[in-house]
Amino acid sequence: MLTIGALAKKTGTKVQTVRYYEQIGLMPEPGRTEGGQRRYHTAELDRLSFIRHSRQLGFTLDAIRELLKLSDQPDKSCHEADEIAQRQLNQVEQRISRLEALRKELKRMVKECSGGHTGDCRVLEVLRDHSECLTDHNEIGA
Amino acid sequence: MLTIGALAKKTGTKVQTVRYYEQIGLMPEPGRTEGGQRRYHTAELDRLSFIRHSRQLGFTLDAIRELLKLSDQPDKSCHEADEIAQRQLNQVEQRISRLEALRKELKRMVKECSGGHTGDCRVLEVLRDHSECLTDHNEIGA
DNA sequence: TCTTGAACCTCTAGCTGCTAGAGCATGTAT
DNA sequence: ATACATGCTCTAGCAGCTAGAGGTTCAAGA
Repeated sequence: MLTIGALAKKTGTKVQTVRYYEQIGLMPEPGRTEGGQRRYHTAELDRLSFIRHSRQLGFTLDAIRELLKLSDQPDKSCHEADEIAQRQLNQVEQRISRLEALRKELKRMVKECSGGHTGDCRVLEVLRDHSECLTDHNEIGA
Repeated sequence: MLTIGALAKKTGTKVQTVRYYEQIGLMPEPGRTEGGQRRYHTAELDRLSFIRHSRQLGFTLDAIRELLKLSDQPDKSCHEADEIAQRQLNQVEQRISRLEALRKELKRMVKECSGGHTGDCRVLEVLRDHSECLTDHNEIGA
């Protein structure tokens, strides 16, 4: 029987976050003591570990909800889980290439800066005029 | 004299976003018609372009605030602007390496999945047990 | 058994950076 | 004069938490 604090600690989660997961239905409502405090079993620890690990891998809470559901039906085809992971992989790859374009642009900006006055700072100049950019970077909406 | 709609269009911004920037003090309060509609000059167009371009490069609104301030003082040393850009570059690089660790892990997960039932799906298995991971990925807080 | 104090409880509000919608006013073209 | 696209303000919502106020419970030590 774990308190919420112990559960949080074991999974590297904040106590508030655990309650938040319960609130949005990602974690089940646990049993309570007579005084009204939450007490957790190992099953809930496993579930939270799953959630946290999935978050670390960048899955959204909605995706995690799906994955948890699938995980509870061991006889179902693995196809859906696979697809969710594949989708996540694609997104990660997209974000990487966007960030790489950014990196390139930022590197160039910083490198070209002469270290003089802001009046002729390359950094500010580039920001002022997109046409000076080489790549089609776009982090907004990434 | 541009309407807010024209300004938004020219900079690839949504009208609401322009008003939002004004609200948080990133854009100045523009002149108004007798009826109370905003009208913009070229200076404001330039400023919004600067903001948008900086956003595309991933700068936070706070960083942009700084950059704009510096940009208004052409005699000041370029050092600070440089530093902000360098910081942004570092962040981008950190994010890239985190995402690359993720990609690796996700790729492995997807590849190892046999396509059978969820009961022995590698994807779900890996999510259940972090110790199966090779890398120290962590997207949370990235 | 009593007392302390850390950990728990609920509830509300805030973070970033927008975005959407309701309900109404303005501006411009015909 | 009229239509209607665009403008206005205000409020609320998105993800995924996080922090704080103000109060209660639990477990360990005296």
